[in-house]
Amino acid sequence: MKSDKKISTAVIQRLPRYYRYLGDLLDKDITRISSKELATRMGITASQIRQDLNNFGSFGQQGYGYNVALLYHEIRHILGLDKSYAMVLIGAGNFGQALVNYRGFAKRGYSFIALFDSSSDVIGKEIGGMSVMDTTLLPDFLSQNHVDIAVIALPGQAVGQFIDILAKSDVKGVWNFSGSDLTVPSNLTVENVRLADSLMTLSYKISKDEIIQRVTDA
Amino acid sequence: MKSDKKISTAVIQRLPRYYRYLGDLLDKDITRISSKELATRMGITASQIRQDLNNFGSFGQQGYGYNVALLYHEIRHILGLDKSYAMVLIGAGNFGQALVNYRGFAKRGYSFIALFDSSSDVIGKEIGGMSVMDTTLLPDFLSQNHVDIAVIALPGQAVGQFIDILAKSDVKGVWNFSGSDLTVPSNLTVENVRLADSLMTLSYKISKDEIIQRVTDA
DNA sequence: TAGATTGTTAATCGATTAACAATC
DNA sequence: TAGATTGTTAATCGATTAACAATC
Repeated sequence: MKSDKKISTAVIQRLPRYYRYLGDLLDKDITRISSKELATRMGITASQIRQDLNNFGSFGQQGYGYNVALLYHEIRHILGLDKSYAMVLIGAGNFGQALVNYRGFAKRGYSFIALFDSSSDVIGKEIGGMSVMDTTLLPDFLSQNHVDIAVIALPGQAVGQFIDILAKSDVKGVWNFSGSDLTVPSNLTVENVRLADSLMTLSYKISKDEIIQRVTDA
Repeated sequence: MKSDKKISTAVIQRLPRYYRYLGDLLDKDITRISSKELATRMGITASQIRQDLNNFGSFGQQGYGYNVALLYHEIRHILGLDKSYAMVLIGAGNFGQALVNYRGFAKRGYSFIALFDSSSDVIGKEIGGMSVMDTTLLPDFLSQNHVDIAVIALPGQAVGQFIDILAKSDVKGVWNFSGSDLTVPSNLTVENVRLADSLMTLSYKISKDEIIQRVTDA
């Protein structure tokens, strides 16, 4: 890491995309790539790529470009993907179950080690080889097991109580699927996934397009 | 709508959040709100709220502020939420099934009218009162039914073929859950949901926090 | 060496914030 | 009217793009 200067969220959010493209290049046995060529493939500017990467270090070589494997592993490291993460699921409804059953996360080092729900409908149910536990057991579980990330897949409202419990444990990250805004103490980091917002953004764009089309047609 | 000037994505992505907060205010029977008060609640600046809204019109009143119900309905309209949308699901795995079973979307006017999958494991299965159809039936279905949005919940790769089919129909929007970047013709609009990217962003922040903590501890 | 391409500084562009006249 | 708060213009800040010297 270059220095302690704050990296903007814009940059951070582009890192997974670089990582994905570099992974694809690796799969195609492409060993070197210039910022210009990568920029073309990604539909961004070469300047942006070089600026983004130089937040973290100098990974290229003048006159040559970047070594794909090297850069891939650097970004992998920057993103913290060379570690593994233990996760618990809070809210084992349809959505939570889908997350547990999705193999892609485990492949990247994220593994669910326990599932919790408050509803007797799902407590005791087997999902992904685990039995769903009562949320009343969560504090005990967290005190006896190391957990890095809590995945909250509850529909809205009653999320606050769990934040209190998590804040008292060694959980560091919360992946929040409950549409509401979570305020968390400073020892927790939240990443929000707002599916409803995303869908509304899509309908905005669709409605807008229709208007433009109408104007263009006229 | 004020004029045809391009609205930045930054603004568009804040609209659902305004909508959510205004909905909460309505539920609490709060009838008026100033940009300052709303800004405090949302943790942003009053200037930003006023600038954002003025992209679309003048909805407030000097010395008074904004009428909550009025502004709520204006944003609802801007987002296109006063219309209803017919959706089809392509990829009825765990994840797709969870989306179909989630009641929140229907509540906002988004309804699945058909489900498709290529795997004989799920074709014919009943989900949310619908029977999953073979994807080979998709072109016919689209030519005989009006569909606004296609929700793609396939794991990666084989998405391209469906884009071709959708582009030939009257589908306008694609809500894309397949981690890969979709290139679509101009008559389609894509909204990408990249869950894996979101999780990687979270682990970046967690790893970063640990480093800071270490530095602070020292 | 000559050509290519980086790392980095400088210029531009756009988005956010501040300020304030207009006005309810 | 006096106070409050908008709509909007101007100032600031930050992010993106362009340019180029350094160097492989």
